[in-house]
Amino acid sequence: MNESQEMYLVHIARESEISNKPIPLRSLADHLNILPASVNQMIRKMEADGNVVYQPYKGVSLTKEGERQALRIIRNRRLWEVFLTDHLKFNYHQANNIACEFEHVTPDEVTDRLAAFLKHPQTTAMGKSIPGPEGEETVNLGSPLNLATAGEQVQVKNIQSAGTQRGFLIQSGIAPGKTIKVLAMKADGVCLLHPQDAPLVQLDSQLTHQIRVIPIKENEQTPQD
Amino acid sequence: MNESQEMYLVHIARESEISNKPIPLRSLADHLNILPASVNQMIRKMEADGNVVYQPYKGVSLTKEGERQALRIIRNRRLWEVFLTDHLKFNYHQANNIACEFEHVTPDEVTDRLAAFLKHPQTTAMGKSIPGPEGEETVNLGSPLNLATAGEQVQVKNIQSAGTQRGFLIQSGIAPGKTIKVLAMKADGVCLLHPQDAPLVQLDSQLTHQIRVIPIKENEQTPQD
DNA sequence: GATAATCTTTAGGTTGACATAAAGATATCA
DNA sequence: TGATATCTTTATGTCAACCTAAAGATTATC
Repeated sequence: MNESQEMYLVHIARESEISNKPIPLRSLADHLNILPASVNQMIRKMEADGNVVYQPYKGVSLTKEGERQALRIIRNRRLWEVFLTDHLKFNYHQANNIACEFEHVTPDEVTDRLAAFLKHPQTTAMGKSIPGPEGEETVNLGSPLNLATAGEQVQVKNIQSAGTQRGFLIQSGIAPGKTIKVLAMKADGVCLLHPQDAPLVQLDSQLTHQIRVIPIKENEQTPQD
Repeated sequence: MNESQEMYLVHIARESEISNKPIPLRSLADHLNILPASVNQMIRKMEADGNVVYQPYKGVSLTKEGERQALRIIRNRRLWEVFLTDHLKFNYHQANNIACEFEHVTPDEVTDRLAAFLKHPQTTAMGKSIPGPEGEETVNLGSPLNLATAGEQVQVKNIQSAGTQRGFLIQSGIAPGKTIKVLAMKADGVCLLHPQDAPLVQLDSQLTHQIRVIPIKENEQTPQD
């Protein structure tokens, strides 16, 4: 496995975190700044290696082994992000870019010791989950808010934005732990929300996608912790 | 500049630290596990880029610019070595191997912040000098013991070996700060020494090359610090 | 100072990741 | 359903770093 293929794997894994459907090659091409024709070739190789399955004209998804590999790399990337933000004082965006490079040259042994040095964090500064050494999810991050349906009540688990966006959301009563009622949800993700202790708010789909929630039952009380 | 060329530069710089003469292409080929024919090609490119000068059949040396680049990379490598040994508890040899990979993907900004995080160390665990941000030497490491002449008295500045070798030398009275009289020195580096407070000792050239010393005047007292 | 042994260079070949352009498949919409 | 727009694939080309093999220099030895 080489650096290129690792980037393909990670992108597929990250997209799969959200959509759960096969990822179209176009998505890979756009993200990696490569032409679809080149992606096609590479995907054939990766399929031959047993890391992905490809349904022509549909998209790619990870095999068990491919997912294992991807989680290993994502774990490494996110641990570096924690180091870079917490100890070297980079902002989240910079940390992410730098970690993208490191992940391809970091042996597993370094990843594990880095995890220990960082006291085994479970999420990055942006609230992204850090898988364990065997790829297991260590926290339940919930699902993107855009998948919720009108009438549903949800609890915010994570806000995967930084800076101004994050600040705005938290001021608007959309913060980790808070309960929100979904009043309306359009198919594209634009929605109308009623936060627990704050006025109604409309969100664009861009924001909606970055909020992770778990559904709660209507008659359940919000835990006071 | 890419990863390959960086490896070439670093090797030339490290060899130049010792010999000061143009480095034969064979030395690069051996060290990088590449055939001389390939090294030749690459050196032509690097010469075109202005990083080295090559005298055919003689060897390569660094230009001012090439040296600046090389020191930048070496600084980065050695800072990572410090992080890996001091914080992630790798031994020196492992740290060196890992740092070799990191050095090619670390932006200068990361290097500088890493230096700050590590409290601006001046040498690695093996006593190798860490250049400053502009490539300047921050400590006087002295010169290899094999360059000393019989009759000379020298002070040990650094021992660039690890583990058993280092332990043996220190037990034998050859430790940083100690004064040693050079009783005999063969052209190949094999020598006979009289450490300050210990019995005579013979050293093979391999060891002699890894001991860095500065000459002291006969009538000067060893400083007591 | 000639000849052998060794090192260096040149010329052409391989591989991996990408690009371009044209051919093939699918989706959209009247 | 048919025409068109869009996406996907195939075939071929480029580039960088390396290799192999053979030709060309240099150094060592007698």
